[in-house]
Amino acid sequence: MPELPEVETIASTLRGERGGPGLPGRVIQRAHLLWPRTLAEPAPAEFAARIAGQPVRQVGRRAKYLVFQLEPDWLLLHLRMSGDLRLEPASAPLQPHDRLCLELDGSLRLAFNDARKFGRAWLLADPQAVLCRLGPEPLAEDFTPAGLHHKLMQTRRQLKPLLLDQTFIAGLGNIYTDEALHMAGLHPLRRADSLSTSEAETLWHAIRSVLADGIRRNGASIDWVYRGGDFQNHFRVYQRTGQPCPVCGAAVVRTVVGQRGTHYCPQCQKTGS
DNA sequence: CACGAGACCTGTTCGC
DNA sequence: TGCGAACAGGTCTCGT
Repeated sequence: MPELPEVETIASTLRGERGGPGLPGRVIQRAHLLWPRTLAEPAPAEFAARIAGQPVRQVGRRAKYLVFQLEPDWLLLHLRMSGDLRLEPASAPLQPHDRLCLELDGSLRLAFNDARKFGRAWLLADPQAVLCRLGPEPLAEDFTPAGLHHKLMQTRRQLKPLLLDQTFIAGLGNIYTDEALHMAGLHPLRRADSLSTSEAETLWHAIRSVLADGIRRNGASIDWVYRGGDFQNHFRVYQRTGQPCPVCGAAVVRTVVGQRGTHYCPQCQKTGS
């Protein structure tokens, strides 16, 4: 579910920057693993023994991963399609799809809820063991128009699947990819190596703009998954099949590209050239 | 290398 | 009303 802006929103909430209590400085007392497969690494017994007593030093984000710097280990969480986190009083009732709970001092609980069970947790001495495969962070300074253009020139792949590939660029998901391509006026099936320098720069700008907008609106809330965001009310094309394109008024089209629903404006996003 | 299909999962919505 | 199909924010693996 969450893409970069939703994960960023959750990370800042857990840092205590949005009103509630924060995690940094608290000590993990105990772990409850309710669905074993949620834990990618290490084995459940070692996880429980190792994480108990470790303090949370900082909460960050890399692409769609939540990164918890403990002492001495690191905890990584990936929410995948339906994951969500709650920081709540330890006395609050557990919810139907809670998969992993961490009890913290101050009578708090961090609950990892995940209806579809795709989410994963890792406890690692070195987070790079998992994060090292990720491509550039799109909002970081080292992600540049020239760098993007250079990478685009090295592949003949279609833009939509390419932007979803986390080794090419890390953090975009189905929503923000469709939104960025629409803002850039690029067709989802355009070949990467066919973009001009200025088209690559336009795409670079669209990616950053759409992600920054998502963060500014606290992410997107759709259906029963994830709450609190407002960005779903500002979609240009995503889940707006048949509705007018905000730029030209043509009806938004939905197709399937790489087995993912794909929304675009047939007028603003032409295949050719 | 690039692509498609299938797997992993449950819940909601849509069409008949 | 009921029931099956389609669909959902992600990623991995396998076969071609």
